[in-house]
Amino acid sequence: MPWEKSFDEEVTLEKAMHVFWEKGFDSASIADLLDRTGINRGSLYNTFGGKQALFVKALLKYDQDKRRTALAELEALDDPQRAVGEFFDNMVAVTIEDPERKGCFLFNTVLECPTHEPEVNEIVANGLREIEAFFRRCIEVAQARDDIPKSVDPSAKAKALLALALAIRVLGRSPYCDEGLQTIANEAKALISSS
Amino acid sequence: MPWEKSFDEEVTLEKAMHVFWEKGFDSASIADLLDRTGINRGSLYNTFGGKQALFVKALLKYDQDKRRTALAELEALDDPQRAVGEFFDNMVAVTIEDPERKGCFLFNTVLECPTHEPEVNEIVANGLREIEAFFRRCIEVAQARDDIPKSVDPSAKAKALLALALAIRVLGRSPYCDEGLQTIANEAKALISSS
DNA sequence: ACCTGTTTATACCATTCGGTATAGACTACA
DNA sequence: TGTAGTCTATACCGAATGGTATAAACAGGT
Repeated sequence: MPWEKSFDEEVTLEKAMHVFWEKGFDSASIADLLDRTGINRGSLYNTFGGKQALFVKALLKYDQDKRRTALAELEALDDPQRAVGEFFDNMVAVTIEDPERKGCFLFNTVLECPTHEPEVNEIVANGLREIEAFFRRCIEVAQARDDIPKSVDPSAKAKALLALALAIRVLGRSPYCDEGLQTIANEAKALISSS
Repeated sequence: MPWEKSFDEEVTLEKAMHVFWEKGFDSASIADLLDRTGINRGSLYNTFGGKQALFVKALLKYDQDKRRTALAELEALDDPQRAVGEFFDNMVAVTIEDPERKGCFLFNTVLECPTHEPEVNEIVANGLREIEAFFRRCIEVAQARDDIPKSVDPSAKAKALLALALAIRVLGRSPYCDEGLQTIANEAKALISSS
């Protein structure tokens, strides 16, 4: 190795991730990516391959660093009701606190699916599947502990929770009132407590 | 008037609407709009002003022709429970039947809000507000008729229904299974029937 | 000191972007 | 039959698009 890279690939990828996260694939230009990462044009193509490849890497990083990590932490609580509650409260807090109102990179990409490569669609589909599975497991465990009535359909309720989570993140990007987001989150929590 | 327009402005606007609906503002190019409307470059700028102005007109047309019309029809049923039920069933049907998977133009634009002019944000905010108000009125009327328990908070449940509706339309653009959409719709209906 | 291999910086590429200007085609009215 | 007024077609604009090529700067191995 005659020479070392002057930038950290992981740090750079994270910066690129934020660009795609904010703007989406089409609206993020190479110039944007170069500006925000600070790296050189050649370096970008050498290291990451190109815009499309960089997007995939960025989305995978988000999926790994944010979604997987967050779900794993909640699951480690070993308290399903609290896990779901914290999931939604955290989500609302993160949404409101972000001055850039980026929303969730994964959910944002859901809307772009029709124009994306199958590879991207696969990452999105897998992410949605795992979030839903997380909710389903929460419900099933709570049922086994008699915290939730057996009459509740875990699969159906899990889908509803996924839907509400997505909506909170999407509405968070728009001029929808912030208290409304918390109200929706509370409805989500109520979904698996009383009924 | 020395000469008549060779195209119907309303029909052309509808075609343009479909382009923005499919692709969103940024990804829809002037070339796309010219191709799909069939009109001339000059005609587009003369008649509609430009890309931005055309987008606003298209979104307003959608809001008028689709959202307002649909809500008015449902409200005319004078049967809140059925109105909400049909709202969600129709929504799932329309989503699944559309081969282009465009979703809902208004909901799609929610995600683009951060990059849009205040004028567009205002249209979006108003649309969301009115959909939520529709749900709220449905609940309140049903409560007045003792079809829904008074313990239900109309405002909160209306927000949850709005969220579920949005999620169905957004998920409909992705490789999320179609049966799942109907499941979410059923959960929405259940929200205001039992509890 | 001289290669070797990698990273830089920069110039360059064709294409497309949104938007404008101009010239010609056309109909209605005088 | 002008002629006025509005349409269409097309050429054109500078800027930005994603992507490539080239050449200099650099550190390690021998």
